[in-house]
Amino acid sequence: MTSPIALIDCNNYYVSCERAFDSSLVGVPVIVLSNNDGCAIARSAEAKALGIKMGDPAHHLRDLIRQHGIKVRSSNYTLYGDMQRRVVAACLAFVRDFEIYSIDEIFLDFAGFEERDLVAHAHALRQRVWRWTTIPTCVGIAPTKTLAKLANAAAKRRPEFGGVADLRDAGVREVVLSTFPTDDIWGVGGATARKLADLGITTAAALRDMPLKQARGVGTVVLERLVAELQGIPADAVETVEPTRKGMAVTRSFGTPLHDFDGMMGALSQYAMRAGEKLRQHGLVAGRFTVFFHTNRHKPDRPQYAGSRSTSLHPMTSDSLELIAAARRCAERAWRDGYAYTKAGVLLDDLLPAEQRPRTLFEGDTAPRSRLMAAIDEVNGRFGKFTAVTASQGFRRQWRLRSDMRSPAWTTRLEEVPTVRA
DNA sequence: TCTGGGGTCCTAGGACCC
DNA sequence: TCTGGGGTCCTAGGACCC
Repeated sequence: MTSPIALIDCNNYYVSCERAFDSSLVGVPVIVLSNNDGCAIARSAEAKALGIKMGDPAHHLRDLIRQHGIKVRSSNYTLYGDMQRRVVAACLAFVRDFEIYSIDEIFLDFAGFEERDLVAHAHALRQRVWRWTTIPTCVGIAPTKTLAKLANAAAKRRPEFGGVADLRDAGVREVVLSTFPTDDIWGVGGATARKLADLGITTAAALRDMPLKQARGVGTVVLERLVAELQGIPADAVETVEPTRKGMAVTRSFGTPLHDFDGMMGALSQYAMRAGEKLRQHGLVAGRFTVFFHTNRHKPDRPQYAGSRSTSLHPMTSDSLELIAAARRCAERAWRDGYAYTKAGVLLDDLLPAEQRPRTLFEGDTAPRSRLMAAIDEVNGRFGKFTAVTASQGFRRQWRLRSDMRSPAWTTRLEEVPTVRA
């Protein structure tokens, strides 16, 4: 008998975070926009009821927003990250171990709690999270992660579950799986769903009953494991130690298109600066660095170009000035004049903990530069992102993001902590 | 007309996730 | 005019080796 796994998932997470500090958003349609205020990435129940879909471009929604008085917020990831810490803290007393799967989902290892009424246990957990954060959640319980995801989706969709669905019972499982569409299953995307549909497989129950060998033929080992998980055979454990990262990226769309190399270098320098900061935060160094930029792919009638170049970093480094130099080398080789660029980014690969990095013969004394980087991080952390900048980042920054409707840093900047008036 | 048989390592690209 | 950002995993195929 395998030990039960639960998935707790925050409902409409970004919207719920915004509502936690702004009661005017409660009970009305609310959407949160992606970076650059580009498209809707979170919707309240009321906004979903108005037909707003995940990823709908904001500029297509203008009429709807006006007509229904939909409240709009730019995304505020600092707030969402900080709220997640509070959700995790609320879970601790209820689990043996856990895995943070995404910004709004946590897998819970319920081993050792089997003797309890796990549904009641899950309700108590939801209650605790609600009291500590005012974030509403749903919980799915099952023998495998895939089934726990599915249970969670069922808990969200079917009011009769009251927020907690337990799929350990074969009867309940059959009812849920036989009506659950394949393309809503965790790990089945559009391409796989189409292949399965061609075989007449359109429900989770039918996919579960597919022979493992056939599943491998259709969708490699990934689909084979997924079918096993649907059968209740765990192929994916709750991972309680955070795996070391393999790569990192800093990419952005521009507020307005860029045409000149200096402007592009300004953006790329900023991204490289930020990439170095992320490496240093995680205590890592990178061995490979890539730059890319491209024109607007949503406008195929306009001249298109996508450029990308990589370079090795030796010695491996987290030094932002080294990364900026690498960005310039790559950008010069990839650059073409005469295009309207709308997005660019830098990618870091071959990451290694800084203490494990290979030493090179001619490395010299890196301590002064480390101190400089630490000082820059300190200044920017304390006084705001663009306090200490390199000259190449520029001062005009016409490429900067739009973020016109961002909520304050309620929980992470002292000046913006909300005040309560009696 | 015939044109080895394995290995390994790396990269690009597809598919998927939130 | 305006369409996000940041990840993971897997496979095929090329380069290279003996």
